[in-house]
Amino acid sequence: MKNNLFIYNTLTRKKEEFKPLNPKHVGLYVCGPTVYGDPHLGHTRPAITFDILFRYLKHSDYKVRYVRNITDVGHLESDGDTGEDKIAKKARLEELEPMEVVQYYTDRYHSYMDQLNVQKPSIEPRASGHIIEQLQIVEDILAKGLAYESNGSVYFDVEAYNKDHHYGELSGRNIEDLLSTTRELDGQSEKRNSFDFALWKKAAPEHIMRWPSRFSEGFPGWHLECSAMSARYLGTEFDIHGGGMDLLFPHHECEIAQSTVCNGHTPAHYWMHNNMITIDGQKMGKSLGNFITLEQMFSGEHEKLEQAYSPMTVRFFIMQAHYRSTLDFSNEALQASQKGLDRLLEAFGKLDQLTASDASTFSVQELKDKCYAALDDDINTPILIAHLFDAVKNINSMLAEKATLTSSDLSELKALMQNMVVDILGLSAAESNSSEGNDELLSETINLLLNLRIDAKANKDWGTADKIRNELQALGVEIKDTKDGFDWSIK
RNA sequence: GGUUCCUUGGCCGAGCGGUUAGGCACUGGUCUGCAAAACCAGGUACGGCGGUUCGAGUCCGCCAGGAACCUCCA
Repeated sequence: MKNNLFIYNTLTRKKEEFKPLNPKHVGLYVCGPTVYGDPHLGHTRPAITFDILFRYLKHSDYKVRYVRNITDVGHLESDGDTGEDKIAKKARLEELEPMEVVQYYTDRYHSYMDQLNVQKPSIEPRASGHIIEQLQIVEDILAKGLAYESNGSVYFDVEAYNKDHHYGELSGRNIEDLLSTTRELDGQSEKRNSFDFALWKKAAPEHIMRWPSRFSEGFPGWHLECSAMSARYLGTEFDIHGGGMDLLFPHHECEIAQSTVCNGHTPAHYWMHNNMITIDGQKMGKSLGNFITLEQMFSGEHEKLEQAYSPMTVRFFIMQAHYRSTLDFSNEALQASQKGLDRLLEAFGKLDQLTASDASTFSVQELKDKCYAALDDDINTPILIAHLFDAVKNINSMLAEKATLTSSDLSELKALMQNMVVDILGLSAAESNSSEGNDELLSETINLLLNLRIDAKANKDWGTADKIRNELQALGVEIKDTKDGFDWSIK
């Protein structure tokens, strides 16, 4: 299947037609989490955004290699490059081996991603497993004269790089701005310029995570891992690089500078950045401490949460906004998403009950074209969802015998809904309503009661009929009367 | 301070110069024993002030308010 995908490229600030380097293959690299804390709502944004891209590319018959890293080394605590490694700090506090912390939070991250129905990337490399590759890049940049050694650490020489290249091309900055706006921080005496960034850092005595190198016992600079791992698994030139907008500068800018020195060109053709999730109008983030973890979202145990929200509700909530817009958290918005999702999945589940007619009263082809057009337009999931609600309306109209489809149109509709709802958006009915665990006995019991209610209704015994309905509802069984009987589900 | 971006109906959220976005909530109707669900119908929004244009949430300028990045952050 051919698509006509356009994606917004941060590099050019325009929507561009997506043309992969190799006609049938796509290389996709996305910055993954730093595993020193529990995943929160903010982490779902890139995970879900690029999950949909991944799914859509595969749906379009590309062979996709999706690489999403785990950062388990090298992130420094505040105060520029003088702080201590985040993971090492956490480890000391909890008296754990650093890798124990990494393992724990990596497992947690995976578990929550599974619940959100985020597909696993093709490769999930760890920074700590690629120290050699990172050191090779350090050597390469040093050899090309664009880095310097200082007191056992190695720094990238931004000023020298900027003579032949534009440091800031991705984030729209220039070196003069950076000079005038960078603050004076302590411990920067090792650097020639405040905007230089570390390629290798000598480890302080208390620093636990360290590796030997010819410069010092130390650890790689943060920006290096993505350059090293993307090159290793996708090549020095690949299609798409994604991540959160907050990584645009300096992280991705530095990545570009490093890779450009080593390979002579930018690593990725398309740079995609998802926007932030906000809470009370402010970015939800670790440093601000205003985040809600996924554990809290799913359990409802947080002061800002009026109730628990299922993973599918969270997923749907994320998709109802375009990935490049901020999305504000609120209970009202989540509750609206939950209801909308229920309605969508309810209709989806009823597709099998539809029967064909001689004629079609609405155009499935048109619906299909609109759905693909929405996806092709920079993965516009809110528009896609709007079209899916048109489908919901049509499905319900058919159930009410107010609309019809020919048998070929009907199978088209079923295929389309399967493709869009399940394959691409990754929504699953099983996750949404907890109808699991309603075993045979329970089902038969409820059926028995509802059949008794039918009898009561036939006898115009409204008291008994309403009692059965109300008490079942109080127990969480949702009852819908239909033309030829009843329909129920467990809430 | 520098750079970039945002401000849409009760709420959330699309929109990229000219036709109803959509969801949730609300109101009326149909259906129902009554409900629920579903269907039909309804409200006509675009921060303020100018400008460009036959025509502007949509382009330009100014003003007001808010945010992100400039330090780790998805």
